[in-house]
Amino acid sequence: MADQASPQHLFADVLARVHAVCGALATEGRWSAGIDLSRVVVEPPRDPAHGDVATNAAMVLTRQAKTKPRDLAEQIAARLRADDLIASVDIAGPGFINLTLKASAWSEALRTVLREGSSYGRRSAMGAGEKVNVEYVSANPTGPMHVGHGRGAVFGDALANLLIFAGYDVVREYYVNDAGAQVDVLARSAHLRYREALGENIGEIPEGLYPGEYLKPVGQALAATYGDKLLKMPEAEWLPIVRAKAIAMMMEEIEGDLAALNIRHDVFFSERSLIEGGTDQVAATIEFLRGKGDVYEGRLPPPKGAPVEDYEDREQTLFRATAYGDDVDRPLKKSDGGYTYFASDIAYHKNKFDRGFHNLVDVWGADHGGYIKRVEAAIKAVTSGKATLDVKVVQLVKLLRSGEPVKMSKRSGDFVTLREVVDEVGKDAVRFMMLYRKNDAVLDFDLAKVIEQSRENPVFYVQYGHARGHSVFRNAREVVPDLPEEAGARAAFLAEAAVERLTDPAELDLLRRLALYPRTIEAAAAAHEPHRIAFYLYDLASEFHAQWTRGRDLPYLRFIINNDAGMTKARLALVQGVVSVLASGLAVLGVHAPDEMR
RNA sequence: GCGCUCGUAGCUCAGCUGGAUAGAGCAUCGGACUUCGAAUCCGAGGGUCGGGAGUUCGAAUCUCUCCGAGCGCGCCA
Repeated sequence: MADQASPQHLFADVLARVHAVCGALATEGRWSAGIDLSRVVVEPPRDPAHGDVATNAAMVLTRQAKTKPRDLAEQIAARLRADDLIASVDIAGPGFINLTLKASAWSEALRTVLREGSSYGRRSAMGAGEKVNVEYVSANPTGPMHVGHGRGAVFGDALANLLIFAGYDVVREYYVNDAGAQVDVLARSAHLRYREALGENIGEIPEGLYPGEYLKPVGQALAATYGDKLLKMPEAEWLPIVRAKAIAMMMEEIEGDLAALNIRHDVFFSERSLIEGGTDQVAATIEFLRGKGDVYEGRLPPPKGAPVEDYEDREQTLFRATAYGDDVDRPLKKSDGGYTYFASDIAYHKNKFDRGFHNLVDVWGADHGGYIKRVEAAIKAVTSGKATLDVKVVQLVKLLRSGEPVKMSKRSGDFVTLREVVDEVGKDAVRFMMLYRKNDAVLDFDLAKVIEQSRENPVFYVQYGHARGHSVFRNAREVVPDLPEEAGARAAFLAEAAVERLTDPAELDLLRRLALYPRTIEAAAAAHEPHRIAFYLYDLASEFHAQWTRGRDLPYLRFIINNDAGMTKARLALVQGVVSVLASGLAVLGVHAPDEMR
């Protein structure tokens, strides 16, 4: 246990020590057999007066120990007092055990930050190399991406980064919906643009086809490749050709939009590939489920709520979703004999499982929320409960400009695209803002505010913190001339500083905040919530800015002390810790950490 | 009608999977620039955590029930 309690994670270290004490108490025979420590946690108390670390051990173990919380706390405290990391222990309230750590613990924590650099906070043991499939974006290849897609894209990408940092083996995946009726509509729309490119006057785009101008290049490309050959073919012949070309060009555009946000997927999985190329995986999956008794022919009651126009009561092929927690059984085949989207989706998720992924994360738009239960049901059925699926629903984005809604008319096909927004405000602003909100909360995205350089704009505020740290380094060379330029060398140099001299309460707060980073990574990764990193970085930057300004009124608190190179180096070590963690967290979010803001 | 998500300061939102006196920004009011970057900081006021009940040492957090908002509800994806 003591070996695993590496100092790279101070809170994990303390927790291990608390666990050890509780375990020892238990095995000394006073408790009934078996001890469950899973609910014992350590955390920083809200009120600093309560010490550095608090644990609820006595309270959550009171039943197992058959001892009153305060009495149990006394027993645990007595042993913790002997710990060489702990300066003092006291018991408060209903049985909290408050620990004050020795000052050396914080000095050591800072040295750890400096020593590990960009690896600090990495939680390799958490994921332990386990495979995770994160599927995100998966926008239909029928047009350019809008801002809502962008949010899912950024969220999925940051989550993938986060899980990698937490030690998982992550594959970033995009499900290309290239098989349904929508891509046929796309093909017909593109065919129209093709005729237009050949000089025909096509007039108004008919109802039901995609009117957007973005299909014009597809028409031109087809004209350039095929001349008028496609005109002479019947639709059944030209449609697959036009469809393939249109999808390819749309995907190229989408990948370009994603690249502008530094998003790159490892796998683009084609829905069509499930049914083409030899084996029909959808049919195979349906038969697999039929063999388990989870597929049958039957009738469904008519849908409630909004009446369905052309409702027709008929027998159909159904998946027994109700056996796995869904509300109704779900159809797998359409009346025209084709598979439903759901049927393909089951096969797709089974395919992921068969590729060795037992941890699945899907990132969906809010309008797909009603779809979650049936997919969860399907995954249970198809993997016999051996896979976990976490569906992250990303809420919609309200685009504003200085508080006023930006008009979007979808009907004309003329809407604000993701690319336009990225071009206007930059990828860093888009990425950070989309992560500076919980995924299931509606996001107001104000185009004017995100390029503002003020505290109101968290992107700027955090980046400025990083730049400001570098500004200190630049100025510090007058006192510490041999301060290295390169980050790794600088960190190594500063790790030798007398960091014990950092004793100001606000400095210790900063050290505590830095020590919290690995814990924040772990919690955010476990919850699949990258926004926690964004908020952590904001808090860290805030404390750093505050300490900077404090030096204005109280010169002895400045980072650079002209006649004391030793103290300056200690303070620079603190600044380096802050800069390093800001850079690390920003990297997880995929946001650039600039050395200066000018 | 059913399901999912949400409801926290005037506004926009956090709240570390059940912890101690519920936090931040904006807005309001009052302060700090012969400066390591004032692009920043400090302080003040502001709350029945939508209402009610339950679970337990302890609830904004878990359960139930109302109220309100958004999304969805065979053969679209």
